[in-house]
Amino acid sequence: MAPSSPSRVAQTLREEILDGTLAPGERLRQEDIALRFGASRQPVRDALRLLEGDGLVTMVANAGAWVSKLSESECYEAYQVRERLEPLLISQSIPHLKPAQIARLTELVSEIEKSSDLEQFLRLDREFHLLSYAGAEAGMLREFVERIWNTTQHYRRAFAKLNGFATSEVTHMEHKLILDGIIRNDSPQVEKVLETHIRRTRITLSEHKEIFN
Amino acid sequence: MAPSSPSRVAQTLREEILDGTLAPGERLRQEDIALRFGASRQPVRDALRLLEGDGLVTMVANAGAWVSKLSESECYEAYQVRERLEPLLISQSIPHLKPAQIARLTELVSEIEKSSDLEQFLRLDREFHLLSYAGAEAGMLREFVERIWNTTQHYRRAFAKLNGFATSEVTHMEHKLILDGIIRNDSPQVEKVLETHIRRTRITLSEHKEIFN
DNA sequence: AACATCCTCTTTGGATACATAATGCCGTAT
DNA sequence: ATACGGCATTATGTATCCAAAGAGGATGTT
Repeated sequence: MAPSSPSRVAQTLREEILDGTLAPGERLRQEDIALRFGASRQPVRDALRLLEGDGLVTMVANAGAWVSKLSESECYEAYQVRERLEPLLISQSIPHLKPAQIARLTELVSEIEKSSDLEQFLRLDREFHLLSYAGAEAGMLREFVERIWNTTQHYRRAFAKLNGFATSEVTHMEHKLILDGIIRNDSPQVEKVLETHIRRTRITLSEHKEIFN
Repeated sequence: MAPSSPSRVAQTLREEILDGTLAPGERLRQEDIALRFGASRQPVRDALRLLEGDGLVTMVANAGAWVSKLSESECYEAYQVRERLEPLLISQSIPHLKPAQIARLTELVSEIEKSSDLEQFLRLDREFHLLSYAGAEAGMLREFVERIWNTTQHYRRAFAKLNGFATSEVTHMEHKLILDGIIRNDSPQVEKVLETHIRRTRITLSEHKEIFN
């Protein structure tokens, strides 16, 4: 049988949290997970600690582990941080993006525009932004940004659902401007548009506090 | 005997990493630590995972754990991130700082100026900056900033040592300007000065690559 | 009938013991 | 003399067992 290592368990759980199978606030019992993976509780504990480090799981001593929950103000803060970090990250990425990656980004912009179902949109939008950062060397900055994307994923989904999946035309415009700036190697433009892109989302999000009930 | 819980072990190790007792690159053997704390290896593993989440320890499967090491470019990046995050954090803190905290900040500015030994300077400077953020609610932003301070602590020490502990007059000026802005509730000024303060340090640091050998 | 208390059961925390993977050393062969 | 390979040692990974803390339910009392 598979020698299920902690990182393997963690990776599977991470994916389930991101795709919504496991909702924020949901309890994670060590024994259940251990049984599921055919392992003992020790590797599971390790996996949970790993996810705790990612901010995806909250552990309380002598109580248990839950999928992390964000309050409205925490989510707002997450977007404020994105606003400051992602322009920096993309400016470090742009000079090192390979032609194949830029081609894929171009594809993604039109795929996003044509996307019909919600999960597809979320997946493509995530791929677009994270791929646009792929040129930056892996470091603390990348780690922080990915962590924010992960911990806020559920709320992006909730927001999109609430909107009846009416993605605004402005969003697509901004994606095109970002792509345009990348192609022309115009970091300052991209930084500005990306900052606006995130700020607009933050403000829109803050008008839908009902997500956090 | 002390019911040494993982967070207790982690806290002690954290302090030892920060005060330089444990140097970057140093190996952390589970058995040794377990013996030292009179515990078994499981709580130690948990503690190491916690510190890994803090970025202070690097673990490799089937190999071991080491005190995290920063390359020159990673350290540079850390300061770029600080430059963007700390002004935001302090602006959220200023409106909620209590008079007693401001009084302590005032004390610290002059204590820093008068500080004679290196460890004292490091401690006071750290207290000044982190206390200036104490008004902000604990969240992701605070966590990120504290993490950066922790992972770069060793390199601040190395840098100060190299300089023969000649703290520049400019540093003290900047601290005074920050304090002045806090007292006058002038967030924009503080943000600007703090950004400059950090950028100046980043540039100075990048002129001493020998620290990273 | 309602509330408080105690008991039980569930779940997590920790320790010991065993399996497994990596490293370093030594011996041999080229 | 050097390089390669196998063996022994060491440290980490996992499983099982036991202890302790917390939650929920039942019972007794007011």
